[in-house]
Amino acid sequence: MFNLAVITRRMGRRSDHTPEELRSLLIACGHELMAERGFAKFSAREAARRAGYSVGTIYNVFGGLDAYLIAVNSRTFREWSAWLERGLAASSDDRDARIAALVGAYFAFADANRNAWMAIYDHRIDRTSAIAKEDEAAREALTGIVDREVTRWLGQPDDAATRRLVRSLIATVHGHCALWLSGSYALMREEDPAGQALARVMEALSAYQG
Amino acid sequence: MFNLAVITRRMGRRSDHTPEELRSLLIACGHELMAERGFAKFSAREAARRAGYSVGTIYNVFGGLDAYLIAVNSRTFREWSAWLERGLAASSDDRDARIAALVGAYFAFADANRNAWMAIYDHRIDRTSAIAKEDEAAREALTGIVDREVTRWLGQPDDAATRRLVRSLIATVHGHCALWLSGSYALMREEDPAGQALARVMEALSAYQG
DNA sequence: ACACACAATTGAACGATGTTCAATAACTAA
DNA sequence: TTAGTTATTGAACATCGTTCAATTGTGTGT
Repeated sequence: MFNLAVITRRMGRRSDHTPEELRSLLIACGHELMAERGFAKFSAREAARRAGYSVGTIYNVFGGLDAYLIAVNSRTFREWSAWLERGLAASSDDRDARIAALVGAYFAFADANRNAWMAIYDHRIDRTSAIAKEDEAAREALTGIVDREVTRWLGQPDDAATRRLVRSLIATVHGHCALWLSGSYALMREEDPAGQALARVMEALSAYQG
Repeated sequence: MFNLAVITRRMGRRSDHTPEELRSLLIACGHELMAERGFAKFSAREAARRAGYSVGTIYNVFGGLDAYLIAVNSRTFREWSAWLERGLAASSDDRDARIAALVGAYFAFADANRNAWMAIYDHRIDRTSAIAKEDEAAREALTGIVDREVTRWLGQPDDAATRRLVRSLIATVHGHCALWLSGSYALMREEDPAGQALARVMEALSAYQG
Protein backbone atom coordinates (compact mmCIF):
# COMPACT_ATOMS: atom_id res chain seq x y z
CA MET A 1 0.00 0.00 0.00
CA PHE A 2 0.90 3.63 0.05
CA ASN A 3 2.80 5.23 2.86
CA LEU A 4 1.52 8.78 2.98
CA ALA A 5 3.85 9.81 5.78
CA VAL A 6 6.86 9.91 3.51
CA ILE A 7 8.56 12.85 5.18
CA THR A 8 8.98 12.74 8.92
CA ARG A 9 8.52 16.19 10.35
CA ARG A 10 10.75 17.29 13.21
CA MET A 11 8.48 18.52 15.93
CA GLY A 12 7.38 17.91 19.45
CA ARG A 13 9.26 19.14 22.49
CA ARG A 14 12.96 19.69 21.84
CA SER A 15 15.86 20.18 24.16
CA ASP A 16 17.68 22.50 21.77
CA HIS A 17 16.92 25.50 23.92
CA THR A 18 15.44 26.29 27.28
CA PRO A 19 12.33 28.49 27.20
CA GLU A 20 14.44 31.54 28.09
CA GLU A 21 16.97 30.73 25.39
CA LEU A 22 14.24 30.26 22.81
CA ARG A 23 12.68 33.57 23.78
CA SER A 24 16.00 35.36 23.46
CA LEU A 25 16.79 33.62 20.19
CA LEU A 26 13.50 34.64 18.61
CA ILE A 27 13.93 38.22 19.79
CA ALA A 28 17.50 38.33 18.47
CA CYS A 29 16.49 37.01 15.05
CA GLY A 30 13.47 39.31 14.94
CA HIS A 31 15.62 42.28 15.85
CA GLU A 32 18.12 41.41 13.16
CA LEU A 33 15.38 41.08 10.57
CA MET A 34 13.80 44.34 11.68
CA ALA A 35 17.14 46.11 11.28
CA GLU A 36 17.52 44.66 7.80
CA ARG A 37 14.04 45.15 6.39
CA GLY A 38 12.27 47.70 8.52
CA PHE A 39 8.82 47.48 10.05
CA ALA A 40 6.80 47.45 6.82
CA LYS A 41 8.63 44.45 5.39
CA PHE A 42 9.02 42.55 8.63
CA SER A 43 7.74 38.98 8.54
CA ALA A 44 7.11 36.74 11.53
CA ARG A 45 7.51 33.68 9.32
CA GLU A 46 10.93 34.79 8.19
CA ALA A 47 12.03 35.67 11.72
CA ALA A 48 11.00 32.23 12.97
CA ARG A 49 12.67 30.58 9.99
CA ARG A 50 15.95 32.28 10.81
CA ALA A 51 15.71 30.99 14.35
CA GLY A 52 15.24 27.47 13.00
CA TYR A 53 11.64 27.30 14.15
CA SER A 54 8.24 27.65 12.56
CA VAL A 55 5.67 30.46 12.68
CA GLY A 56 3.53 28.84 15.33
CA THR A 57 6.36 28.93 17.84
CA ILE A 58 6.23 32.71 17.95
CA TYR A 59 2.58 32.51 18.87
CA ASN A 60 3.33 29.88 21.49
CA VAL A 61 6.12 31.84 23.11
CA PHE A 62 4.75 35.37 22.89
CA GLY A 63 1.03 34.74 22.58
CA GLY A 64 0.67 36.92 19.50
CA LEU A 65 2.46 39.10 17.00
CA ASP A 66 1.92 42.31 18.94
CA ALA A 67 3.66 40.96 22.04
CA TYR A 68 6.52 39.69 19.88
CA LEU A 69 7.01 43.06 18.22
CA ILE A 70 6.92 44.74 21.63
CA ALA A 71 9.68 42.38 22.77
CA VAL A 72 11.73 43.06 19.63
CA ASN A 73 11.36 46.83 19.99
CA SER A 74 12.11 46.67 23.70
CA ARG A 75 15.44 45.16 22.80
CA THR A 76 16.09 48.24 20.67
CA PHE A 77 15.21 50.39 23.66
CA ARG A 78 17.75 48.56 25.79
CA GLU A 79 20.49 48.96 23.18
CA TRP A 80 19.55 52.61 22.88
CA SER A 81 19.84 53.18 26.62
CA ALA A 82 23.22 51.47 26.70
CA TRP A 83 24.36 53.62 23.77
CA LEU A 84 23.34 56.79 25.60
CA GLU A 85 25.16 55.70 28.76
CA ARG A 86 28.29 55.02 26.77
CA GLY A 87 28.08 58.46 25.19
CA LEU A 88 27.66 60.08 28.60
CA ALA A 89 30.53 58.08 30.08
CA ALA A 90 32.80 59.40 27.35
CA SER A 91 31.71 62.98 27.98
CA SER A 92 33.38 65.54 30.22
CA ASP A 93 31.71 66.62 33.43
CA ASP A 94 30.82 70.06 32.10
CA ARG A 95 27.07 70.31 32.38
CA ASP A 96 26.52 71.70 28.88
CA ALA A 97 28.83 69.06 27.43
CA ARG A 98 26.78 66.29 29.02
CA ILE A 99 23.55 67.56 27.49
CA ALA A 100 25.29 67.83 24.13
CA ALA A 101 26.61 64.29 24.50
CA LEU A 102 23.12 63.06 25.33
CA VAL A 103 21.47 64.66 22.32
CA GLY A 104 24.35 63.62 20.10
CA ALA A 105 24.13 60.00 21.22
CA TYR A 106 20.35 60.07 20.76
CA PHE A 107 20.74 61.01 17.11
CA ALA A 108 23.76 58.79 16.52
CA PHE A 109 21.90 55.71 17.70
CA ALA A 110 18.88 56.47 15.54
CA ASP A 111 21.15 57.07 12.56
CA ALA A 112 23.11 53.87 13.11
CA ASN A 113 19.95 51.81 13.61
CA ARG A 114 17.44 53.51 11.35
CA ASN A 115 15.07 50.65 10.71
CA ALA A 116 15.06 49.36 14.27
CA TRP A 117 14.70 52.87 15.66
CA MET A 118 11.81 53.79 13.39
CA ALA A 119 10.11 50.47 14.10
CA ILE A 120 9.65 51.62 17.69
CA TYR A 121 7.29 54.30 16.47
CA ASP A 122 5.89 52.37 13.51
CA HIS A 123 4.40 49.78 15.82
CA ARG A 124 1.18 51.15 17.22
CA ILE A 125 0.49 49.25 20.39
CA ASP A 126 -3.08 48.24 20.96
CA ARG A 127 -4.08 49.40 24.41
CA THR A 128 -5.83 46.06 25.01
CA SER A 129 -2.62 44.02 25.10
CA ALA A 130 -0.67 45.11 28.15
CA ILE A 131 3.11 45.45 27.93
CA ALA A 132 5.24 43.08 29.99
CA LYS A 133 6.73 44.67 33.09
CA GLU A 134 10.31 44.16 31.93
CA ASP A 135 9.55 45.77 28.58
CA GLU A 136 7.77 48.68 30.22
CA ALA A 137 10.90 49.16 32.33
CA ALA A 138 13.15 49.09 29.26
CA ARG A 139 11.13 51.90 27.73
CA GLU A 140 11.02 53.99 30.89
CA ALA A 141 14.76 53.57 31.42
CA LEU A 142 15.38 55.95 28.56
CA THR A 143 13.22 58.63 30.12
CA GLY A 144 15.07 57.97 33.36
CA ILE A 145 18.43 58.73 31.80
CA VAL A 146 17.23 62.05 30.43
CA ASP A 147 15.59 62.82 33.76
CA ARG A 148 18.82 62.16 35.61
CA GLU A 149 20.89 64.34 33.28
CA VAL A 150 18.45 67.23 33.24
CA THR A 151 18.24 67.19 37.02
CA ARG A 152 22.01 67.18 37.14
CA TRP A 153 22.20 70.15 34.76
CA LEU A 154 19.65 72.10 36.77
CA GLY A 155 21.39 71.27 40.02
CA GLN A 156 18.10 70.93 41.79
CA PRO A 157 16.08 67.95 43.05
CA ASP A 158 13.81 66.10 40.66
CA ASP A 159 10.22 67.32 41.01
CA ALA A 160 7.00 67.08 39.00
CA ALA A 161 7.68 70.25 37.02
CA THR A 162 11.12 68.97 36.03
CA ARG A 163 9.72 65.66 34.84
CA ARG A 164 7.21 67.57 32.76
CA LEU A 165 10.04 69.51 31.16
CA VAL A 166 11.95 66.29 30.54
CA ARG A 167 9.08 64.80 28.57
CA SER A 168 8.84 67.98 26.53
CA LEU A 169 12.57 67.95 25.82
CA ILE A 170 12.36 64.33 24.70
CA ALA A 171 9.49 65.25 22.39
CA THR A 172 11.54 68.12 20.99
CA VAL A 173 14.53 65.94 20.17
CA HIS A 174 12.29 63.15 18.93
CA GLY A 175 10.60 65.50 16.49
CA HIS A 176 13.87 66.58 14.96
CA CYS A 177 15.14 63.03 14.74
CA ALA A 178 11.91 61.60 13.31
CA LEU A 179 11.51 64.22 10.60
CA TRP A 180 15.18 63.86 9.75
CA LEU A 181 15.11 60.10 9.27
CA SER A 182 11.72 59.99 7.57
CA GLY A 183 12.87 62.71 5.20
CA SER A 184 9.66 64.67 5.64
CA TYR A 185 9.23 68.32 4.92
CA ALA A 186 12.08 70.36 3.59
CA LEU A 187 13.92 69.30 6.72
CA MET A 188 15.84 67.14 4.30
CA ARG A 189 17.77 70.26 3.42
CA GLU A 190 18.79 70.67 7.06
CA GLU A 191 22.33 69.37 7.34
CA ASP A 192 22.53 69.42 11.14
CA PRO A 193 19.21 68.44 12.75
CA ALA A 194 21.00 67.27 15.89
CA GLY A 195 22.54 70.70 16.27
CA GLN A 196 19.16 72.35 15.91
CA ALA A 197 17.62 69.99 18.45
CA LEU A 198 20.41 70.72 20.90
CA ALA A 199 19.92 74.47 20.42
CA ARG A 200 16.20 74.12 21.25
CA VAL A 201 16.99 72.00 24.29
CA MET A 202 19.51 74.48 25.65
CA GLU A 203 17.06 77.35 25.15
CA ALA A 204 14.42 75.46 27.06
CA LEU A 205 16.79 74.56 29.87
CA SER A 206 18.00 78.14 30.19
CA ALA A 207 14.45 79.45 30.23
CA TYR A 208 13.43 76.90 32.84
CA GLN A 209 16.35 77.78 35.07
CA GLY A 210 15.04 81.33 34.99
CA MET B 1 -24.13 23.95 -26.17
CA PHE B 2 -22.84 25.58 -23.07
CA ASN B 3 -22.54 29.31 -22.67
CA LEU B 4 -19.58 29.79 -20.41
CA ALA B 5 -19.97 33.56 -20.28
CA VAL B 6 -22.94 33.35 -17.98
CA ILE B 7 -22.15 36.51 -16.07
CA THR B 8 -21.45 39.64 -18.07
CA ARG B 9 -18.81 41.70 -16.36
CA ARG B 10 -19.13 45.45 -16.48
CA MET B 11 -15.82 46.79 -17.69
CA GLY B 12 -14.11 48.67 -20.44
CA ARG B 13 -14.06 52.44 -20.69
CA ARG B 14 -16.99 54.11 -19.00
CA SER B 15 -18.37 57.59 -19.16
CA ASP B 16 -19.32 57.65 -15.50
CA HIS B 17 -16.41 59.91 -14.70
CA THR B 18 -13.81 61.93 -16.52
CA PRO B 19 -10.20 61.02 -15.72
CA GLU B 20 -9.98 63.95 -13.29
CA GLU B 21 -13.22 62.97 -11.61
CA LEU B 22 -12.09 59.39 -11.28
CA ARG B 23 -8.81 60.50 -9.77
CA SER B 24 -10.59 62.72 -7.26
CA LEU B 25 -13.11 60.02 -6.46
CA LEU B 26 -10.44 57.44 -5.72
CA ILE B 27 -8.54 59.89 -3.56
CA ALA B 28 -11.69 60.83 -1.67
CA CYS B 29 -12.62 57.22 -0.99
CA GLY B 30 -9.05 56.36 -0.05
CA HIS B 31 -8.91 59.31 2.31
CA GLU B 32 -12.16 58.30 3.93
CA LEU B 33 -10.95 54.74 4.38
CA MET B 34 -7.64 55.94 5.78
CA ALA B 35 -9.46 58.10 8.32
CA GLU B 36 -11.58 55.14 9.36
CA ARG B 37 -8.97 52.39 9.52
CA GLY B 38 -5.58 54.00 9.73
CA PHE B 39 -2.51 53.22 7.67
CA ALA B 40 -1.89 49.69 8.92
CA LYS B 41 -5.37 48.45 8.01
CA PHE B 42 -5.71 50.42 4.80
CA SER B 43 -6.61 48.33 1.76
CA ALA B 44 -6.41 49.42 -1.86
CA ARG B 45 -9.00 46.79 -2.78
CA GLU B 46 -11.47 48.21 -0.30
CA ALA B 47 -10.81 51.80 -1.35
CA ALA B 48 -11.44 50.92 -5.00
CA ARG B 49 -14.54 48.95 -4.04
CA ARG B 50 -15.98 51.98 -2.27
CA ALA B 51 -15.41 54.04 -5.36
CA GLY B 52 -17.32 51.47 -7.39
CA TYR B 53 -14.22 50.34 -9.23
CA SER B 54 -11.82 47.43 -9.04
CA VAL B 55 -8.25 47.20 -7.73
CA GLY B 56 -6.62 47.44 -11.11
CA THR B 57 -8.05 50.89 -11.70
CA ILE B 58 -5.91 52.32 -8.93
CA TYR B 59 -2.83 50.96 -10.66
CA ASN B 60 -4.04 52.37 -13.97
CA VAL B 61 -4.72 55.83 -12.61
CA PHE B 62 -1.83 56.23 -10.19
CA GLY B 63 0.69 53.76 -11.56
CA GLY B 64 1.22 52.06 -8.21
CA LEU B 65 0.19 51.94 -4.58
CA ASP B 66 2.89 54.32 -3.41
CA ALA B 67 1.73 57.08 -5.73
CA TYR B 68 -1.85 56.50 -4.64
CA LEU B 69 -0.95 56.77 -0.95
CA ILE B 70 1.03 59.93 -1.68
CA ALA B 71 -2.06 61.40 -3.34
CA VAL B 72 -4.27 60.38 -0.42
CA ASN B 73 -1.88 61.85 2.14
CA SER B 74 -1.44 65.00 0.10
CA ARG B 75 -5.16 65.54 0.43
CA THR B 76 -4.68 65.42 4.19
CA PHE B 77 -1.95 68.03 3.84
CA ARG B 78 -4.29 70.30 1.94
CA GLU B 79 -7.03 69.96 4.56
CA TRP B 80 -4.44 70.58 7.24
CA SER B 81 -3.26 73.80 5.61
CA ALA B 82 -6.83 75.00 5.23
CA TRP B 83 -7.47 74.20 8.90
CA LEU B 84 -4.44 76.24 9.97
CA GLU B 85 -5.50 79.20 7.84
CA ARG B 86 -8.96 79.10 9.38
CA GLY B 87 -7.44 79.06 12.84
CA LEU B 88 -5.23 82.02 12.01
CA ALA B 89 -8.12 83.94 10.46
CA ALA B 90 -10.05 83.58 13.70
CA SER B 91 -7.10 84.80 15.76
CA SER B 92 -6.41 88.35 16.89
CA ASP B 93 -3.56 90.31 15.36
CA ASP B 94 -1.43 90.09 18.51
CA ARG B 95 1.77 88.41 17.44
CA ASP B 96 1.90 85.98 20.36
CA ALA B 97 -1.75 85.11 19.87
CA ARG B 98 -1.13 84.20 16.25
CA ILE B 99 1.66 81.79 17.14
CA ALA B 100 -0.57 80.26 19.82
CA ALA B 101 -3.38 79.93 17.28
CA LEU B 102 -1.03 78.26 14.84
CA VAL B 103 0.25 75.67 17.33
CA GLY B 104 -3.25 75.13 18.66
CA ALA B 105 -4.66 74.53 15.19
CA TYR B 106 -1.77 72.19 14.41
CA PHE B 107 -2.66 69.98 17.35
CA ALA B 108 -6.41 70.33 16.87
CA PHE B 109 -6.21 69.07 13.30
CA ALA B 110 -4.08 66.09 14.25
CA ASP B 111 -6.44 65.27 17.09
CA ALA B 112 -9.53 65.57 14.91
CA ASN B 113 -7.96 63.49 12.12
CA ARG B 114 -5.75 61.07 14.00
CA ASN B 115 -5.58 58.25 11.50
CA ALA B 116 -5.19 60.47 8.47
CA TRP B 117 -2.61 62.62 10.23
CA MET B 118 -0.52 59.70 11.40
CA ALA B 119 -0.74 58.09 7.97
CA ILE B 120 1.32 60.98 6.62
CA TYR B 121 4.25 59.80 8.69
CA ASP B 122 3.45 56.08 8.54
CA HIS B 123 3.94 56.06 4.79
CA ARG B 124 7.64 55.89 4.09
CA ILE B 125 8.14 57.20 0.59
CA ASP B 126 10.56 55.30 -1.56
CA ARG B 127 13.09 57.73 -2.98
CA THR B 128 12.78 56.05 -6.39
CA SER B 129 9.21 57.16 -7.06
CA ALA B 130 9.18 60.92 -7.39
CA ILE B 131 6.32 62.91 -5.90
CA ALA B 132 4.00 64.72 -8.31
CA LYS B 133 4.56 68.48 -8.46
CA GLU B 134 1.12 69.33 -7.12
CA ASP B 135 1.58 66.98 -4.17
CA GLU B 136 5.02 68.37 -3.42
CA ALA B 137 3.41 71.80 -3.37
CA ALA B 138 0.67 70.66 -0.99
CA ARG B 139 3.30 69.50 1.45
CA GLU B 140 5.43 72.60 1.19
CA ALA B 141 2.39 74.84 1.64
CA LEU B 142 2.31 73.92 5.31
CA THR B 143 5.91 74.95 5.81
CA GLY B 144 5.05 78.14 3.96
CA ILE B 145 2.32 79.03 6.43
CA VAL B 146 4.63 78.60 9.40
CA ASP B 147 7.32 80.53 7.59
CA ARG B 148 4.95 83.42 6.96
CA GLU B 149 3.79 83.57 10.57
CA VAL B 150 7.24 83.30 12.08
CA THR B 151 8.51 86.05 9.79
CA ARG B 152 5.54 88.15 10.83
CA TRP B 153 6.26 87.55 14.50
CA LEU B 154 9.91 88.43 14.11
CA GLY B 155 9.04 91.54 12.11
CA GLN B 156 11.99 91.00 9.82
CA PRO B 157 12.38 89.77 6.25
CA ASP B 158 12.49 86.06 5.56
CA ASP B 159 16.09 84.86 5.23
CA ALA B 160 17.93 81.53 5.26
CA ALA B 161 18.48 81.56 9.02
CA THR B 162 14.78 82.16 9.62
CA ARG B 163 13.78 79.28 7.38
CA ARG B 164 16.17 77.08 9.29
CA LEU B 165 14.50 78.09 12.54
CA VAL B 166 11.09 77.44 11.01
CA ARG B 167 11.99 73.85 10.18
CA SER B 168 13.26 73.36 13.70
CA LEU B 169 10.07 74.79 15.19
CA ILE B 170 7.98 72.49 13.03
CA ALA B 171 10.06 69.56 14.21
CA THR B 172 9.56 70.65 17.81
CA VAL B 173 5.78 70.83 17.52
CA HIS B 174 5.71 67.63 15.45
CA GLY B 175 7.57 65.76 18.17
CA HIS B 176 5.10 66.74 20.84
CA CYS B 177 2.14 65.92 18.63
CA ALA B 178 3.52 62.59 17.41
CA LEU B 179 4.42 61.29 20.87
CA TRP B 180 1.08 62.48 22.15
CA LEU B 181 -1.01 60.68 19.54
CA SER B 182 1.10 57.54 19.46
CA GLY B 183 0.91 57.36 23.25
CA SER B 184 4.64 56.72 23.55
CA TYR B 185 6.69 57.33 26.60
CA ALA B 186 5.17 58.61 29.78
CA LEU B 187 4.02 61.54 27.69
CA MET B 188 0.62 59.93 28.03
CA ARG B 189 0.51 61.45 31.48
CA GLU B 190 1.01 64.89 29.97
CA GLU B 191 -2.40 66.53 29.86
CA ASP B 192 -1.39 69.54 27.75
CA PRO B 193 1.22 68.61 25.10
CA ALA B 194 0.10 71.51 22.91
CA GLY B 195 0.82 73.91 25.75
CA GLN B 196 4.27 72.43 26.23
CA ALA B 197 4.98 72.66 22.51
CA LEU B 198 3.89 76.27 22.45
CA ALA B 199 6.12 77.05 25.44
CA ARG B 200 9.14 75.57 23.60
CA VAL B 201 8.28 77.51 20.46
CA MET B 202 8.00 80.80 22.31
CA GLU B 203 11.31 80.19 24.05
CA ALA B 204 12.99 79.53 20.73
CA LEU B 205 11.44 82.58 19.11
CA SER B 206 12.48 84.80 22.01
CA ALA B 207 16.01 83.44 21.94
CA TYR B 208 16.24 83.93 18.18
CA GLN B 209 15.03 87.50 18.42
CA GLY B 210 17.96 88.09 20.79
C1' DA C 1 12.42 -1.75 29.89
C1' DC C 2 8.07 -0.24 28.68
C1' DA C 3 3.95 2.40 28.38
C1' DC C 4 1.66 6.29 29.26
C1' DA C 5 0.71 11.29 29.72
C1' DC C 6 2.11 15.75 28.87
C1' DA C 7 4.15 19.55 26.43
C1' DA C 8 6.17 21.66 22.53
C1' DT C 9 6.40 22.15 17.69
C1' DT C 10 4.68 21.91 13.20
C1' DG C 11 2.67 23.40 8.85
C1' DA C 12 -1.61 23.02 6.29
C1' DA C 13 -5.69 25.80 6.02
C1' DC C 14 -8.05 30.17 5.75
C1' DG C 15 -8.91 34.77 4.61
C1' DA C 16 -6.83 38.88 3.08
C1' DT C 17 -3.26 41.62 0.98
C1' DG C 18 -0.34 43.91 -3.11
C1' DT C 19 0.71 43.29 -7.88
C1' DT C 20 0.38 41.84 -12.67
C1' DC C 21 -1.82 41.19 -17.01
C1' DA C 22 -4.65 38.73 -20.57
C1' DA C 23 -9.35 39.19 -21.60
C1' DT C 24 -13.08 42.01 -22.56
C1' DA C 25 -16.45 45.75 -22.78
C1' DA C 26 -17.11 50.48 -24.11
C1' DC C 27 -16.02 54.23 -26.57
C1' DT C 28 -14.24 56.79 -31.21
C1' DA C 29 -13.56 57.46 -35.84
C1' DA C 30 -14.13 55.97 -40.53
C1' DT D 1 -21.67 49.31 -39.59
C1' DT D 2 -17.23 48.25 -38.71
C1' DA D 3 -12.68 48.36 -37.14
C1' DG D 4 -9.43 50.10 -33.90
C1' DT D 5 -8.32 51.90 -29.47
C1' DT D 6 -8.65 52.35 -24.57
C1' DA D 7 -10.36 51.67 -19.93
C1' DT D 8 -11.66 48.29 -16.77
C1' DT D 9 -11.87 43.94 -14.84
C1' DG D 10 -10.82 40.11 -11.77
C1' DA D 11 -8.43 35.69 -11.81
C1' DA D 12 -3.80 34.30 -10.70
C1' DC D 13 0.22 34.38 -7.85
C1' DA D 14 3.06 35.02 -3.92
C1' DT D 15 2.95 36.43 0.67
C1' DC D 16 1.13 37.68 5.11
C1' DG D 17 -1.06 36.98 9.99
C1' DT D 18 -3.60 33.65 12.57
C1' DT D 19 -5.47 29.27 14.17
C1' DC D 20 -5.29 24.58 15.56
C1' DA D 21 -5.47 19.42 14.82
C1' DA D 22 -1.83 16.39 14.31
C1' DT D 23 2.47 14.75 15.62
C1' DT D 24 6.49 13.80 18.23
C1' DG D 25 10.09 14.63 21.96
C1' DT D 26 10.55 14.32 26.85
C1' DG D 27 9.76 12.82 31.48
C1' DT D 28 7.37 9.88 34.86
C1' DG D 29 5.57 5.86 36.87
C1' DT D 30 5.67 1.03 37.18
